[in-house]
Amino acid sequence: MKKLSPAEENYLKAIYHLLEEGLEKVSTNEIASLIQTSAASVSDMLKKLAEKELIHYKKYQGVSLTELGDKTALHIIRRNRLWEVFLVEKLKFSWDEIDTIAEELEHVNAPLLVRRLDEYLGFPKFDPHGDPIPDEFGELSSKPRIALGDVPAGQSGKIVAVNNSSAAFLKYLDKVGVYIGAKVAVLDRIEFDGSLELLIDGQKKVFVSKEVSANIQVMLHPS
Amino acid sequence: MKKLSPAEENYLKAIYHLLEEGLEKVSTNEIASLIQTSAASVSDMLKKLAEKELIHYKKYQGVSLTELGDKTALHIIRRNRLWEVFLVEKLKFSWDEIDTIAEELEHVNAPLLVRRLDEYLGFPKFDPHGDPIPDEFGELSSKPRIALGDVPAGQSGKIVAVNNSSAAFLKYLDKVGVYIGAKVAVLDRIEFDGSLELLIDGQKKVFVSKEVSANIQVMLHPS
DNA sequence: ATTTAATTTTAGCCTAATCTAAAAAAAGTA
DNA sequence: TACTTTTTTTAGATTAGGCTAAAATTAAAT
Repeated sequence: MKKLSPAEENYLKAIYHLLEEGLEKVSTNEIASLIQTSAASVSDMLKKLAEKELIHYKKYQGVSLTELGDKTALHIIRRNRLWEVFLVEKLKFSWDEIDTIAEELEHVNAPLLVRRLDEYLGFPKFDPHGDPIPDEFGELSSKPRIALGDVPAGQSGKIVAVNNSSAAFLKYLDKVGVYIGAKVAVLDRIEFDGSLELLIDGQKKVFVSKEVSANIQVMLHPS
Repeated sequence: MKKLSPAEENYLKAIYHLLEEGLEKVSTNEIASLIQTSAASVSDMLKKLAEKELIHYKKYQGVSLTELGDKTALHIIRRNRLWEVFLVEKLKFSWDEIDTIAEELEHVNAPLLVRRLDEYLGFPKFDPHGDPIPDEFGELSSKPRIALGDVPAGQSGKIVAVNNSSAAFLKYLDKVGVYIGAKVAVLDRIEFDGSLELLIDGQKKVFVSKEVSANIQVMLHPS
């Protein structure tokens, strides 16, 4: 398999992330809006990716990843997340500064580099956002998770990931004291607007909107 | 100043390295042969670099770097050499494996990343080949050096750099026991072919050809 | 000083990745 | 069902970087 261009890698990654949302197929427009480009450009690229057998593609019918495409996307994501760990653990970046840098580093495709980096970081299983890091073979160590918005009042858990990693969202979380690894208890659910009253680390009480709570992933504590 | 493409950065770096050899101006063909491309491509690119005021260029007259071009080249070289230090010091690569990887990493242009990396590595002044690392402002801490081939018999010094970093050359040096930092004494110069008899670290005697000795830089010990 | 050789530039073409505008297909609606 | 709207694809350009072949310029050598 010939080495992919950064552009091709970005498309694959985008398709992978959209498929993660649960759907069977991804549309041209969804991809275009995720990577901020025109639908025409996406159409062109889909033809090339299909040519290389990275995606299943029939005109007008949306796309999904082939085995090869899936494996390839996971390798790209692996590189991205390992660099994110490096940036936070070693270079002391905060988790709202790393995304754009990691997006550049992820395209440096040198298998030995990735293996050595993984080893140097102590084979981390999750990145600073709490997302799992695929191993060399593209395997994810998945643990049961639930959106904070779906946690019943009275339950508590640990924050393990955020779905939305826009700088604005991450800054907001930082402000209200929510971070990966924090213990969180759902004190109350406000029926009126679906917002939640939370207790962070057993100390700080905050309110978060329904929208925010839907974008935070937790592992429930055995209750 | 708009961000440069990897291709533009490679041209600048090539021009910088060729100018290092002492000449006033660099020719199109020299650049073409260094970066393994056609003279026509070089001509095209020179026009673009001149447009951006990175080089002084008059048709058929060769090129040199402007102030801006020089500063820019030094930033690229800084990134390259910092990553080389990272690869050797932290990821335990050997110095004959790092060139191609560092050439990819050097194009990731994020000023904060470079500063943090520099700090993390302890503000190294030389890379694993012994070449100096420019600081944030493009300043080189230069020390007096001399080619091993120009060291008189009887003198000794420390190996601080190699000019030629082809894998073959580096492998050869490894084999004969020559490495950056090694103490080297010139025992004898063979008039017949200009080869040298060396004593490495006061223990190992080896012969090296004139060609090899011309490509090894040493700092003389005060004699 | 001319002619020959080497170097450098231009001209014209190619591929990758993007765009806008227009055409084609699918989906939604009266 | 037929019409309208949305989505997707195609057509035709553009830009960056590269190529080969031919023309222009400089350098070398009778």
